[in-house]
Amino acid sequence: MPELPEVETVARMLREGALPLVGRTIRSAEVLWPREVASPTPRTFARRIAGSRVQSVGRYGKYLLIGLSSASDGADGLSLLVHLRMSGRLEVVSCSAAFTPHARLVWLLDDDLALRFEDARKFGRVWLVDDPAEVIGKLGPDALAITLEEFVLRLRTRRGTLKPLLLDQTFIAGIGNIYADEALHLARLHPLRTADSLSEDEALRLYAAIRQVLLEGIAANGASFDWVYPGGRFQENFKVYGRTGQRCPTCDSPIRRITVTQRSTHFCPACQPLAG
DNA sequence: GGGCATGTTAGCAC
DNA sequence: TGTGCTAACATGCC
Repeated sequence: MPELPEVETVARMLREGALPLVGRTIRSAEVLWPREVASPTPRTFARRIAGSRVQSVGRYGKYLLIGLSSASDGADGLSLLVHLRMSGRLEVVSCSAAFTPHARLVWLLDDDLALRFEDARKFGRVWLVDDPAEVIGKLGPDALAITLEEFVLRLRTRRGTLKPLLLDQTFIAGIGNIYADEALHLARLHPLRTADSLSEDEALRLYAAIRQVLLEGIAANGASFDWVYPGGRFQENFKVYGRTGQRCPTCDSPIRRITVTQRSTHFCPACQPLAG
């Protein structure tokens, strides 16, 4: 579940779902598709994680952060990071649950449970590190943690086009193609506007719109609209994303689709004028 | 079969 | 340095 609200939904499931991960002991790990283990080597990955206990499940941007402690000496510090990329799924299941064709990593837990990472497109990545900063250290502030003041300050250091800027995880972490389009529509800003062209009011609108669409996404358990994910309902609230040619809910104009830095981009030409 | 897909990165040019 | 373009990664759906 690729963007911030979908990743947050996974984190909550792993913390508070029917089969919580927190508190479980990881007995062993099996790597079925080695390329998805970014570091260390798959063999070292499996050896180091065996016997550890899950202390916490968190999220930063689109990354899941799973805090571990060593079962033998109680030492904290090891972190398992997971990025779902385009099609990754992470869930705790009974060991007897049938495997899907896309299982890439399996962690055997206590009580005959297993944590499974499934990923049709094989873009997902996992890391086992002493310090999460090794992986997420270059990211910008989390899109839901950043303050208005910080957002405006960062915006003032940039000149580029809004759409790719929102997708730049080193600028702000967590926004993807869907929520970028939805936030720009809510803020009434054309995706090709540039950061240095925004008035104070427009910057404030953008900040508020980002928060609103992300929080609404989380409240709906994220979005799910192709064969990959079940569960979320936010796709029912899309105003522009994937609605090319359909009516803008605000003004009834037809939604347009353009391509911006290789990503499909949806907007309402009436609500989001480029000039004026 | 071509086009498309919720993401990221490397290499390159200006 | 910032910005942006292209290709690549791998698979599946329509």
